[in-house]
Amino acid sequence: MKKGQRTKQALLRIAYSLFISRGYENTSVDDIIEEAGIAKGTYYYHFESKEQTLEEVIGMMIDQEAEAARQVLSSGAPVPQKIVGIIASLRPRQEEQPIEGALMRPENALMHAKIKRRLVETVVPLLSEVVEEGIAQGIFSCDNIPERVRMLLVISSEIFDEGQFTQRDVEVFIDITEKLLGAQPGTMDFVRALIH
Amino acid sequence: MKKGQRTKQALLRIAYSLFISRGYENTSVDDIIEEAGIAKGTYYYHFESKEQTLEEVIGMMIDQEAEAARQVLSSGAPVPQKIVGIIASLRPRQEEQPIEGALMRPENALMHAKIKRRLVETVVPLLSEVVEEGIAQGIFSCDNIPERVRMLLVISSEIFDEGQFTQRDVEVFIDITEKLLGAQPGTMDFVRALIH
Amino acid sequence: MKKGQRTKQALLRIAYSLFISRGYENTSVDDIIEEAGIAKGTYYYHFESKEQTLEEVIGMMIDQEAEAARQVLSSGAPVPQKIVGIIASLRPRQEEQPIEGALMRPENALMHAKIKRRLVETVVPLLSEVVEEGIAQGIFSCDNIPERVRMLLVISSEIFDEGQFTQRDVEVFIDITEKLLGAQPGTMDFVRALIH
Amino acid sequence: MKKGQRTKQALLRIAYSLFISRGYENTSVDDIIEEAGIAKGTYYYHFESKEQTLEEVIGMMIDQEAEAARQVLSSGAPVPQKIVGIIASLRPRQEEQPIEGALMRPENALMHAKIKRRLVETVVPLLSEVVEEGIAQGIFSCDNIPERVRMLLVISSEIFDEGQFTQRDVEVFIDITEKLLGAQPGTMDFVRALIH
DNA sequence: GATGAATGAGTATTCATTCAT
DNA sequence: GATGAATGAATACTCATTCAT
Repeated sequence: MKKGQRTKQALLRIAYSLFISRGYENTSVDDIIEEAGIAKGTYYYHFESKEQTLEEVIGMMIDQEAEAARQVLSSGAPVPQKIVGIIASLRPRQEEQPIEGALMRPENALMHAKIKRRLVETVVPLLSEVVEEGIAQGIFSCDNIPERVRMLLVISSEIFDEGQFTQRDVEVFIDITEKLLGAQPGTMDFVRALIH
Repeated sequence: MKKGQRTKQALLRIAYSLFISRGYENTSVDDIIEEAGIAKGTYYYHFESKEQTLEEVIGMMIDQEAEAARQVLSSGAPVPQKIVGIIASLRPRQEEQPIEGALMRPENALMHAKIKRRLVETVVPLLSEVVEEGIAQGIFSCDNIPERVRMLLVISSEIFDEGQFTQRDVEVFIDITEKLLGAQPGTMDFVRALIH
Repeated sequence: MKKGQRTKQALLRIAYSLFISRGYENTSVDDIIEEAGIAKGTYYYHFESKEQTLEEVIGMMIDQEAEAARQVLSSGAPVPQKIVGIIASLRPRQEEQPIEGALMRPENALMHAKIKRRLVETVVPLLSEVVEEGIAQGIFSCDNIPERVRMLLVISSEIFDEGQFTQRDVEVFIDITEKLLGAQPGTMDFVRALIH
Repeated sequence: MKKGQRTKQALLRIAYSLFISRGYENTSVDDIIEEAGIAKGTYYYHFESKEQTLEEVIGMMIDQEAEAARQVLSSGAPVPQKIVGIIASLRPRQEEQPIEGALMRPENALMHAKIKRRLVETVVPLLSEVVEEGIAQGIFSCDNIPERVRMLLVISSEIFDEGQFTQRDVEVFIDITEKLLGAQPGTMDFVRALIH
């Protein structure tokens, strides 16, 4: 990797971290360059605009999460575990996530909305593939797979993204997932064990 | 209603309409006062700050939608129809909604997130009440009612808010609603007729 | 005159003086507000943009010069004197002209070009009127009056604007003016006396 | 011509074309190097600064126009035709002039002013020579030749540079040229035929 | 109740220039 | 001869908010 590319990667990581912790709108270009220890001109040498920086940051996140999802996909895990594994992989990576649930704060609404949109686009095909696999194995039974998968993503996001969910939320998640995909009751029981 | 109150109501409506059409962040106080034909001072006579204006605008919307939901609640309609009626009532009112799906645009992410949060708080108890009514009538059968109702709202929002849904989306909505509430298959079939 | 108007007039005068002495492009808005002792916001309360400030400054100058020209026009002076008087009136006013010939410096090219264009538009009709008067009195004899008057203005500007003209320049000016307007030789001799 | 010189000539032509079409101030060094397909460093290898580039561009133009004027001068044409031929040669060369009258646009005021100044310096001696020739031949009769020639240039520029002149302008040009140089009426009549 | 002139910290972006490779 | 990453001072403009009248 060349020098310029390293600088840009570093910038992206710094921008990401600031956007998450302060919100995109509350992070100024000055904040980013100060944190990165570079000059204004260097920032604009690498990015067209602040908005384009956001797009690149989001692209980087999506790539990471899609990569993690693809690893789960190609693992030898049972289909239900793959489903849950992919959903679980869709959280910003640990070290870079300053505060749990930061993305859900109102000042991150814009970023969150953009990420969610692109995440759905990216992950629905992957998850659909796993569901097909489950149907082939006789574990699931349903039609309109992409639509159902999208609903599954939305529900998961609602329940787990903020990091504040109850045991009752988990019960509903298990029930709804089984019914959404046409699985036998109990298929998703293993989820309970994953959480505490 | 006194004159001052009328001015304030008008201001709220104008602010609402601008926030929706341009986004909260892209609407300046100058935009609002120009549209309203009042002076800067007058605006700050009525509102503490721009942010508080947003809160009041949202409060106004929530009140309207809750009122609409309550009317459905107290109507004599059958329980499944009430459920759908309440969900359908949760759309910004006609005249004031310049463009279908405007609230879903990225520049409205903040407003949308705030509205969604308060809407869930407000509507979950109402919908839960209807579900209880359905259970008492033997139409529904489920536990963890508020959690399920919240999922129902999230799903509905995802499917219908943008105004861009397919027949397959509707089928999934019907299926998931029946299963989420433990209703007999076919209970929600009437939804199909509502949408063309 | 109201307070706001006074502020704006003062701003215009300050902007004018800075534009002339440093050039439009080399005068920053910060320079203007510092010189005026007002806040950035106050500047933008009065002016849409820096460019519009320039337009207003030019408008103010043109108005002043046109007013001076009109006074000469309505004076009882003989027609040839009126012609020269109007041309002489088209110089920026003394107190406000920091340096003789400042407008001709390269950094003022933009401003100078804009002023010249508008000045020609404004003054050609006035001067044409005087020439018509001269024709009626049998002093001048020519056709295509506006075109000739425009040439007269261009020539005067070239000779006198920089403040660096020779006796030979004056001789050529006298000769060309007489011939351009179809006057008897000697009609413009009085010009020699005006200069030294 | 060596390679480096060729590169520099190409750069000058590109800079010229951009300066003319966008204005000097609105053309960035980035614009130039992008158009030329070279790196920043290469630009600064060839030019000291952007301003010096402008000076060289102007120098190149002046050289071209002076060369064209000199060719007319040494042609065997009759003196009045030489005069007009030289004036006509003072237009930016065809292929490089994107839009007729571009140099007259406000954003080109600086460049135009610089060119005009140097053009007058360069061309007045050449034209004066032709006028002397005309006097020797008894075609013209006047004193203060350089001053008169300068006026002739200014008038020509005013009338023809923008490319928007009327038949009346041409009549005034013919009349004034004859009188300025002390030529017999009709001497310049051939000009009419040159323009349509 | 209402006005509107004044505020000033904040913001993204531009751009000529440098220099190590 | 040529590159391109890095610089940083400069700049125009925004906008929520205040307050004397």
